[in-house]
Amino acid sequence: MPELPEVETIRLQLNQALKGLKVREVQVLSPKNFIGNAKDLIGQKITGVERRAKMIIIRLADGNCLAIHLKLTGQLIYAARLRQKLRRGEVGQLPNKFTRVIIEFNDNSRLFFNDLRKFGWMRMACEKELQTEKLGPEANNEKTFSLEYFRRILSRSRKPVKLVLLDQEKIAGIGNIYANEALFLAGILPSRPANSLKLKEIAKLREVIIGVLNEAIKHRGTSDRDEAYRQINGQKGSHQNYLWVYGRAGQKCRKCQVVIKRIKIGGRGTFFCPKCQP
DNA sequence: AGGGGTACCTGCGGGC
DNA sequence: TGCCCGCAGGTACCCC
Repeated sequence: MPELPEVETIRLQLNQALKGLKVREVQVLSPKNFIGNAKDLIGQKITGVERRAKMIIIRLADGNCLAIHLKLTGQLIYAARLRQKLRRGEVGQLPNKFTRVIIEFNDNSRLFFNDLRKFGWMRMACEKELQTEKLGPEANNEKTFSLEYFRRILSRSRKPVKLVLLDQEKIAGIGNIYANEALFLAGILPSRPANSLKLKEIAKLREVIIGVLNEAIKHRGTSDRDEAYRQINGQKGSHQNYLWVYGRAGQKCRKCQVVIKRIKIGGRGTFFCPKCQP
């Protein structure tokens, strides 16, 4: 699922839901998806929920944190009054066969970490460990993701521009959906060598990256496939209704009616309009 | 250093 | 129906 807009949506909602709660119990159903000692969570108070790149950071009162990466198919579903919700059909069955960790709070509410493919993880971490992550500026931050910075990193690479957008050490938060969408909105072919972009194209690309990420946050993320991203109440986001090219191979371009093509770049599905992205 | 390929997992849909 | 293949929103690791 989750790229910056999806993770940010989850962060906002978790921050609202969890702040001030105390952890009463933790059930680790799949040990490979929990790194560190889950018992260290018990009794801890949640002071806030932050995000760094595609990671969610749950801050704890003792100064440590629970870091979470959802990778491709991770979900965080939060439920208070679970029995009522199940009876009314407001949420799907919980826990389900993909539930890997359950965190119970002092008010009887629960956080379910579901992950079909088991790539995601929860990890006990301290501040020092978080700072060692090699991550570029946040892709939606107009100040730190500056035009000057963007121009510099693009000029230093001959790789396809799409691969630079996906490189978290250079820019943090963009994934396959929004890399494809931003390149369409900027009218740039994904395979263009990064250092071949003109200053005007670089400025446009930066603008549409920030724009599309903010739009997707407003739409509470993209929920294209069944087993992937959900908001913390289990509902889908709606940005899948606004996609221009991602997942639309063989369909007509919404701007010019030419058929959207799919190729592979860096082993990943890459979608573009041959006419709008010459 | 940089680029390509593979691995981690599970499920689904399409073609034969 | 069954089997095999390719595909999936991410990243780490290996090798040249």
